[in-house]
Amino acid sequence: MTTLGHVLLGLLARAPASGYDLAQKLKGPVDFFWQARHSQIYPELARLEQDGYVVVQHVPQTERPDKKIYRITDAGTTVLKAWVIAPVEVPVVRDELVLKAYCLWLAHPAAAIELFRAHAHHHTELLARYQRNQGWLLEQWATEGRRIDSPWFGSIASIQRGIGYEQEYAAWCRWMIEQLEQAISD
Amino acid sequence: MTTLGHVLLGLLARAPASGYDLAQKLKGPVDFFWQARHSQIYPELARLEQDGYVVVQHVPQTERPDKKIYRITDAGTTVLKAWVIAPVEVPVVRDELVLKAYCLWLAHPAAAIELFRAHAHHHTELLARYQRNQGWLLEQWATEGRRIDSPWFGSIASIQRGIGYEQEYAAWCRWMIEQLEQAISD
DNA sequence: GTTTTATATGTAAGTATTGACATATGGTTC
DNA sequence: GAACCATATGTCAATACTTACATATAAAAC
Repeated sequence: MTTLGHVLLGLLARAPASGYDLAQKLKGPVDFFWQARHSQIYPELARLEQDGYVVVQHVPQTERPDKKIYRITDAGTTVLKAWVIAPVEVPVVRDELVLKAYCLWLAHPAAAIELFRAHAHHHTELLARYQRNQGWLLEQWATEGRRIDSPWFGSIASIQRGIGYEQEYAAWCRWMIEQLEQAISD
Repeated sequence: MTTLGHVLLGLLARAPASGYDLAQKLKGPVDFFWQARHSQIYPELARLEQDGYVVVQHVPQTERPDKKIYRITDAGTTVLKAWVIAPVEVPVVRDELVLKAYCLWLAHPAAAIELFRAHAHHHTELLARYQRNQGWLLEQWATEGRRIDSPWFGSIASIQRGIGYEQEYAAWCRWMIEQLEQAISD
């Protein structure tokens, strides 16, 4: 099973959904640390169905194109539960901006600074979005007595990482800008 | 040009090196945010040579297998300098551990906690390594009067990101462990 | 003496992901 | 009336990366 397969099972374990629904959730940074396009999602769903981890229900619609609702099966839940506690490798980080920072000694500081201003802005925006999301998630979780076996806890755990990540990334960008500004003024 | 091509040019802009040397630098987390295997590096070097961005010098050796030393050309330096200040997309983060955290509501806390202890350990170790490296790099940079056009600055900038990243990741793992411990004791 | 390790360079098959192509419905905007 | 957008599902080619295969030298470990 691919990681994307587990991503899809992880989402379907919370609620049934169509391929389109899943693609919407995975298309960008919402509350979650995985991204995928529909072109990868549809074939993966077909594989999950073949393997018996999900079942599909065809839903005809009149005002919109027909859709297919996917539901996780008992077999799917079993493999998902086993996978969650299985050891996992540390992900490889490949960040082109850090690579550019590594090569920054070749550039004019004034030309390079815009690069880091743009990324500082982006990560600050995303941080604010995650923080708003976190506030709402914490409220939802509280209504369920802050149980660790609630899906809300999973969302909070991942958004917590998103907040830390964006905070740190934005701080690094600001540090880079400082260094560059100092070099420009000298 | 691929990103790996720029990685290799970025390294060769500092000093000539063989494919093996480059593979050593890129094989794991040393001072840098890019990883690649020799199986990807050798073909990429051949492409860079074809494009005229590097030249190769065959060096026969008696006590070891012969090697090929690659040097960046003026054309290579030109494209590298242009690339450094060019805008770049925000990298997509795909982290299986965060995904597991998202699905953690499906697992027994006692079974899941080992996962986060292992990763907390790993990121703490890597952080210490980066911090030792940083101390040495800062000394080297100081001897050159902390010039921003020194390669040392590039190394420091990337290690700075590595330190922030590992610090934050380790902190998140510890937060996850806390949550899980609390759930176990309840 | 045999195995292992470091040096040194490659190829080939398979997987993961992206970007483009492809089609169809119905509502909204211009 | 035409163009565009959201919904909805798919395929295909290309790229990026990993894993395994493949070979050769010489020193060091056992």
